[in-house]
Amino acid sequence: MESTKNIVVRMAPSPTGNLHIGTARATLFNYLFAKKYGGKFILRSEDTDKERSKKEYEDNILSGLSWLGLEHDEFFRQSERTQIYVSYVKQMIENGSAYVSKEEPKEPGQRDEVIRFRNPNKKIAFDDLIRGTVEFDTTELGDFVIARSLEEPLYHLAVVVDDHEMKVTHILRGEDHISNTPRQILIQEAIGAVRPIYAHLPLIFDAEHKKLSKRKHGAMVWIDTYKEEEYLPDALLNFFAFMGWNPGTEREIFSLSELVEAFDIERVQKNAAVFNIGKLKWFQKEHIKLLPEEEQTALRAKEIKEEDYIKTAPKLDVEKIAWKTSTKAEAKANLERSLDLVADKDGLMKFAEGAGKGNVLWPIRYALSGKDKSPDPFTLIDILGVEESKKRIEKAIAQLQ
RNA sequence: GGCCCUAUCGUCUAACGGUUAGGACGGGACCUUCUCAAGGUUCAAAUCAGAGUUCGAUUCUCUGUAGGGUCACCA
Repeated sequence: MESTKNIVVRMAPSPTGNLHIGTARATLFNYLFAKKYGGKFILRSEDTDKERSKKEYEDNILSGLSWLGLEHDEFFRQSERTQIYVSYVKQMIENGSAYVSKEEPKEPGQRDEVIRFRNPNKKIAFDDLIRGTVEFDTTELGDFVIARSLEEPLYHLAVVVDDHEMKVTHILRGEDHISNTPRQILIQEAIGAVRPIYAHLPLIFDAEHKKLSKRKHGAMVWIDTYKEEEYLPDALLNFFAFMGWNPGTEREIFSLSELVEAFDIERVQKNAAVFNIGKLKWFQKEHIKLLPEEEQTALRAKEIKEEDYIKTAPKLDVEKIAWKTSTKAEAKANLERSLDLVADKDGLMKFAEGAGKGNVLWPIRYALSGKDKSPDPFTLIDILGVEESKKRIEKAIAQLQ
């Protein structure tokens, strides 16, 4: 990066839904960019749509971002800035770059008078940090509406005014905004704003290569889902970063601060990335390994506790109690011998090593879980407790009579 | 459909004119192991197509093709 001073970026979510993974990822890139180059990261709630914006959504977005560790330096709410937009619109009408237009309402709620931008119908070219030069002919945009009334600014106007007022230097946003850029540049020129530097981030696709949407994908698009499933914020962030960016080395596991250190906007990808839950799970696994051992086992235990066979004693199939190389009688004898060793892991292990691990461990494990596949008996005893474990083993012994 | 963006293994990606096209996830095999998982070793797997430019193209140019985004008094 050429200049590393006075960088200001912003993330501008609209509180019309809970925190979406696309929003979270775009926020991450803004955060990384700001922190990497010593800039400022602004969060701005774009709640000009009074019908659809809700406080609960704004709260959800704020708390989700905070949970992820993506703290902002400043916060603004567009609904509290109406007078600023009014003054700009007035000025635009006065200097002729906008005008009040009589309309034929086509839908209920539409105004019969709106404020339109007077399109100079010119060609616009801008340099995108990720995509290079992008050119548009704005003629096809027509005289688009910038406000429903003086006090009801619309998206394009509000964004441009705010970015200008807040001295935003770089706009990193989703590629789906690329077609909004020419309109916004037109407005910038009309109000005499400095053009920020754009960087349009690649989108996240689903397995069918379509943009992730709330409608189609349900729970998987909400950050809350991952929070509830106990994903680590750093795992999620690491995963998001690697959809569209890489450090250029073969290292893949990064904490947020390490990401900041390694980040380079020039290494951001042009093409969209497919959301791959398997890869997320791997990042999660790797980030868990970074945790202290107690936390790891606690996490593992919590997961195992969710299993049905932990909650209620399982029904056992007598035929499955004995290990394949031993008889029922041997299994019974080994279980009886193990009963006293439940509280003594080392002793139990020693006994198992002597009598044949499979012959001892399998019956215990099966008695405890009732499953062909489960965590090892020692872990199970830890979770179940000595009392419950003994009960289950006794039950298995009884069945072997 | 108009406009715009994109194009390396199934997926995430490395390569910034010269490599046996590398890594990771996932998959296969094997080892380890009381089962599962984990771990270890290992195998398969890609430059969209066609023209140029060049001694040499994954890389640069053009065309085609494919995919995607966007076309509100939403953001």
